[in-house]
Amino acid sequence: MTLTPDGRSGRTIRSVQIAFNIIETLQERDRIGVTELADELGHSKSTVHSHLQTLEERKIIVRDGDGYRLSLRILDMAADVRDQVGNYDVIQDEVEALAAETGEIAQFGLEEHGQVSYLYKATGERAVVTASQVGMQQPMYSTSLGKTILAYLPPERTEEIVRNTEFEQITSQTITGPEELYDELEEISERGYGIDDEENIEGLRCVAAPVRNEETILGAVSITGPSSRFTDDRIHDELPEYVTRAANVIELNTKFS
Amino acid sequence: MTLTPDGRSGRTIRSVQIAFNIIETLQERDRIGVTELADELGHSKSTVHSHLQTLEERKIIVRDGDGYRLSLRILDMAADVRDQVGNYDVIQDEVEALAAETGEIAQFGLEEHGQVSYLYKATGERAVVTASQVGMQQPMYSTSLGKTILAYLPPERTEEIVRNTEFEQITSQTITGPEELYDELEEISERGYGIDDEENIEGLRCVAAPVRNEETILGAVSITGPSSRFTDDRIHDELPEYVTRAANVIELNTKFS
DNA sequence: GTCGGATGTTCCCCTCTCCCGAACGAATTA
DNA sequence: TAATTCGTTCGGGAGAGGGGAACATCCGAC
Repeated sequence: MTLTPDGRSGRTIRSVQIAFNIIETLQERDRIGVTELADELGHSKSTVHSHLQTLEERKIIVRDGDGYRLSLRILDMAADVRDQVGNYDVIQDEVEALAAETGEIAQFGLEEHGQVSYLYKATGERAVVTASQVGMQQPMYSTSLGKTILAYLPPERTEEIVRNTEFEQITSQTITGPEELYDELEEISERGYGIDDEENIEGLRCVAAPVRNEETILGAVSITGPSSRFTDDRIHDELPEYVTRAANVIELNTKFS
Repeated sequence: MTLTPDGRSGRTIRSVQIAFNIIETLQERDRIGVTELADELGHSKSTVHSHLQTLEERKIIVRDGDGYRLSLRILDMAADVRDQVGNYDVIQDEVEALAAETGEIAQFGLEEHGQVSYLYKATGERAVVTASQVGMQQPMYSTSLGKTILAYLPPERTEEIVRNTEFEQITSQTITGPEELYDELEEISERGYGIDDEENIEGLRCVAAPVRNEETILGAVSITGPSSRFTDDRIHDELPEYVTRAANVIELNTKFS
């Protein structure tokens, strides 16, 4: 199937798909054996077995007790991924500083596959607890990070993403259609920051500022907090200043290769 | 081929191998295109292309400018991996505490594929700089972590690992054969901690203590420092106490499922 | 001790995948 | 506008890989 929105061919390799089905299953539930995996995925034991052998040889998975789990090599890969995306150290420092300053949740995210992926998350003293975590993906249209990034991506890329977006009403405030979204993107690029007013999680508001370089946008920085603390005043005055400053510092300190 | 040391069949899946060759190449050098990858790996462009499409659909990789890189989903996977291995929070706390106390490098490692993999690393105030990093793999026989783990693994597992080990003389002090290694393992299990006396890196000594539960060994904790500070006295007196205490705390706080 | 059930492993065969080569499009440069 | 590059698509033929069944191994139960 390969939902190729533009009708591209999208030829995909079956055995690789199977391999990643196995990996994803192992990600969710550790220490599974051949039989259980075979049942779960609807393949024969022999098939799963040779896949597991391949993955073990590649040191992606490891036997642990009876069953397999993902190996620590994933951590090594993760470290490389972090290094490949902009200047991770600066992002880390600034997001931490932002969280410390405001006491709230501060995050850095960027666009991948038409969604926001979180690269770093810091929690301040008074921060609320949320499910979001590093590596996680969220919709563009319901988050301050996503909308802010959309507002600054090249127009054709923004259109591509919006065109392939299925809008879901997550809260009562969620943007539910392209027109409404484009209006808001307009607003964001005018004032320079984006806002999520309980559009993704009931009771939570966010403010985000873009991190750009000469030609493109790298991602965005945001802070998240309860609506009680993110009042109408603060959300259009004090808070945008915080995130914009953090974004600027990251911009300045990011060296491009 | 699949070097199966015991002569097991080891049937392995070609297309999955290709997929991981691509992933590993992307890990080392980001932002590569189809043609370059095809050349590098010795495959046709069309082959590489369909692999890239598969990996992109699975959100393992992502287009970035012209070329691909690994996606942030790897970070999400990494988070799950950390959670699957014992009690990560406790390990983190204790290793950090150990580094702070001693001012040196403190690490937690465990055995995977007959090697030591680092799960966590903390650097103290005076810590030397080393190349080791989270997720990285090192030989068992040349590290304090590895030897300590070997000393406490089930004998048959230890034998299996040693049997499949090719000893390389890394420094002048490196253990170069099974007999010598088994002698040292004996010593370690008698005194309760392991030592690396410049066997892996010239000028560096380490001390490690095992982290065990009722039936098996989870991994080991170590501290690393220059031989000038890790004197003969300290390395057999003060330093073992530090690591052993940290190991014990982890043992006590690790809940088993 | 022995049986039954569950597991992981191996083998062989047949089909369908997937790798290649070549042609095509698109984009950039001269 | 031609020429070179890149990514993409297509069809075919070889061989890979998925399935099934038999084997091996380990367990607990009786």
